[in-house]
Amino acid sequence: MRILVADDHGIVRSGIKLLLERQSGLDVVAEACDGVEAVEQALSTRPDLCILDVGMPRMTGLQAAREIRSHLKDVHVLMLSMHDDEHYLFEALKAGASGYVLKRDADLDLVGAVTAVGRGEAFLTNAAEREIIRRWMEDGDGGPAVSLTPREEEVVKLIAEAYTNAQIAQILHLAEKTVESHRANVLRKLGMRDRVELVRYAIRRGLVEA
Amino acid sequence: MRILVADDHGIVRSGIKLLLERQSGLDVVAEACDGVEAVEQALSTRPDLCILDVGMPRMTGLQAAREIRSHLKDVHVLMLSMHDDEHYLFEALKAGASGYVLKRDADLDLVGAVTAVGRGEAFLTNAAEREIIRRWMEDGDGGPAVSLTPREEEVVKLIAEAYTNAQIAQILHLAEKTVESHRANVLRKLGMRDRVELVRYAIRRGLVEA
DNA sequence: CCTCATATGGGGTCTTCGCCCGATATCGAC
DNA sequence: GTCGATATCGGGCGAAGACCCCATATGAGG
Repeated sequence: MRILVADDHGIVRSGIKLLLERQSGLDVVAEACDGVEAVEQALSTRPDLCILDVGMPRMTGLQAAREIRSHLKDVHVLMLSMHDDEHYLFEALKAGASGYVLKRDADLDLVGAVTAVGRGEAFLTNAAEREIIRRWMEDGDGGPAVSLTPREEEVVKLIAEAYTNAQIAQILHLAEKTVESHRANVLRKLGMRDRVELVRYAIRRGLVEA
Repeated sequence: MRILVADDHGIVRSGIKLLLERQSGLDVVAEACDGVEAVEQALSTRPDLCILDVGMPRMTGLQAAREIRSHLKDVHVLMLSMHDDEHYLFEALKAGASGYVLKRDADLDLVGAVTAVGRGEAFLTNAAEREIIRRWMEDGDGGPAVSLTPREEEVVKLIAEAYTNAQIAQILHLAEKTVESHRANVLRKLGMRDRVELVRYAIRRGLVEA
């Protein structure tokens, strides 16, 4: 199988390359250190499989996947992610990826994922994610990212700005209980446990700055 | 040379390992996927060199470097960073690292860095950084803002990772009361009021990621 | 010696969180 | 039009966690 590897970290490219080339039948025929290069390389070398990092400069792996798949229908894409975040999982599948592997687990999963995707199967990092996928497919609404209501976002933002529930209630002219309700709903939606996790979520989402 | 590799991404560990072991005389004798494990492994296996990622869960590479260097004076530390950020460079050197390599360049630089550090030389990713270093050494003004003790930093990091005081106490083998003390001291030093503010501080300082 | 980092307590209050419950209002689907 | 889902709003209660002010003790280092 002829493979393209794209990641902005040289060490990761080398690691993947060495890992794959220990298997016979797997050949890394092109490397790229960002999405733009990945697309160029893919069009010129016509690999069977593209392994793309989600987070690359200039053009992300997601954008690159869309671009590549739109030109080369028979190319498989395996997405690599640093994040445990399933957000990118959905994005990756929408972008046409057949597989999704976390870098954390990549040393164990990668060869399996590559051969699975090579056989035309889908590969996801673990069973839990398959489950998420299944539910997502059933819904079909295409809402991968849990969406918060405007009110909920307001509350999250204020929480991340270190206001107490009481202060938030004052600011938004609500009962403290209502604020607690919104917070509880958000925690449930996002599968989080406390305000600390919410802060990091809010920063990630750009609701507040660090 | 006996080497310890610590990084939370399996693929990076594998890459480094494969890369180094192509050279004769370089042996990866231990791996760790976070700072706590790195310290434990370092103390038990006594490697000649520790290659530490700056951004790891539970305990960062910086904290681990301090910890390791305080116990094992003759161990060299080579710091790996994802960020182009020179902020961590200074922190790394203060923590006792002899070398600093960006993951982006790691496939090219790593072996050179390892042998350089093994010879007792310092290795920095590029000349520009040497220059920065020189100026930094000249300035020597030391602490610009409030500085936290190593212990306090550990606690802050864990708080920002959404651990409860009780969990932090377990992880660091302390009484919950002690954790509370450290947290309270940090809050006083920084003029903050609760953990939510600490999270943003920790993210700003690069102790954790959002 | 005195300071500072570290570690540990006792006492207490306040906030947060989980889980139960209810009420409107809107909106899209049947 | 009716039904169900969802958003918004409100409440009580209890447990757990976070936070505050106090004090103590050891050990390293200037």
